[in-house]
Amino acid sequence: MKSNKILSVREQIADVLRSDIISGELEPNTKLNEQQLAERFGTSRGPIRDVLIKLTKEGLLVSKDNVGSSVSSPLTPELQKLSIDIRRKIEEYAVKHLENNISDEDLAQMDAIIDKMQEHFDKEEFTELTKTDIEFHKYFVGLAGGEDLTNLWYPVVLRMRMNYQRIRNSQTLVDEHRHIVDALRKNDSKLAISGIRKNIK
Amino acid sequence: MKSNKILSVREQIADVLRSDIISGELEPNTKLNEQQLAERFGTSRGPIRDVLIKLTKEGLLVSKDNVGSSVSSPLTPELQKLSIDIRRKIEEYAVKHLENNISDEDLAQMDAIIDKMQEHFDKEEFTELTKTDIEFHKYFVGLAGGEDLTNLWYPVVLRMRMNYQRIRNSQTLVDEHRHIVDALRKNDSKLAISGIRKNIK
DNA sequence: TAATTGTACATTGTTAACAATTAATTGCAA
DNA sequence: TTGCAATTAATTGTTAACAATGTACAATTA
Repeated sequence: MKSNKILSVREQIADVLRSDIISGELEPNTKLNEQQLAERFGTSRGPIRDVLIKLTKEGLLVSKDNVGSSVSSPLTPELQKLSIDIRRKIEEYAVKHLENNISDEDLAQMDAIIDKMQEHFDKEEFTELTKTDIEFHKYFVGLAGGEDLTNLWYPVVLRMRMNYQRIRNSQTLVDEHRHIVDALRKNDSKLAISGIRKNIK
Repeated sequence: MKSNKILSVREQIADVLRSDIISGELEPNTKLNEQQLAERFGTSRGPIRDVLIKLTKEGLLVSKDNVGSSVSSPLTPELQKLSIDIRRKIEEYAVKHLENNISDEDLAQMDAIIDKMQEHFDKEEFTELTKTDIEFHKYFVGLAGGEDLTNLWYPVVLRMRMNYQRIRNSQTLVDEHRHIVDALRKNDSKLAISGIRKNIK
């Protein structure tokens, strides 16, 4: 059963802005004007401010008191490397945790997400592909560790993703995800971990 | 020179609430009422909402749309363990990064922070001790990796700290920090890392 | 009685006006 | 022209009223 989750106005606005930033449409250091955003989304400044605070805490924006928010710069290569390590640690934890502890329904969900990835890849919708990629990982991270683990994980991956303006333009990306789900399906966490390692870089 | 940084109203409110949560004064699942908080801090609900969003992103609160925010529950032992790993990874990165790259002034700052810890310990002000402990680590993490690294690190340590209602009631805690600074002063990052490992658990 | 609907209340979400702060511009003097 | 000060404009911060939503409890029905 497809769960069409209802999203609050604020979460929808956040999604759009995250998308704009990760896709590179909003370049680093771009200043975000609250009034303009309010007009763009047809709300007042209140909800916009809420979203800006959220995205700042997620690392996508930098805020200065009485000055405003602007798009973060890419991480230094060193911090990027550290982020990859942390992300791997979290996702390897998740995969281990799911061994012998995952339902057919969840596996089907993940298959569906990968199908969506394939579709975006075929249509060369690379921003959507990136978002669906994140959606996939978010799914099994949440499955393994709930909201707590997701909260640890999310800022790390979002910030990393800013450095991938150019998505790896390859069918391999989709296939890697199939391998991970296959490993989970076989309850082979070692294989799944090796899949995660290959995928996260 | 002691830098008495000016804090915005919102950041001061956030500090107080973080303190209340980490000290256990606000117990897990306690519901926070925006109106009541506004009256307590003598502001309107606007700035309060900003703070609640921040603390939610830091993992100290859980928020539900149209319902409100409440204090998070402690991490499961498994997630606590993972958090310790991540925190160590980050701080070890920081210490390595500071080798041969730290000023006398910074070392003096850290000495001063540890003196403050000692003072709080002597006076049995354990909540303040915890905060100063965090301040110490935040200082050299920020030194090594700036705002970006601090943003990665902060939610991890805050969430961990919720599990330490009872602070380790020992002079050892203070001494461990002296050892870390000594190692940094000697530019011996291996020794510093071993100090970090001992201290973070 | 148990479940369900309806109503009143409390709380969060949103808005628009106003205050405070920062950034930009202008005018003046050297 | 350049440097600086004062003024103006633009932007963020705060507030209080109002709207929308969720919660608790009473009334109703099976």
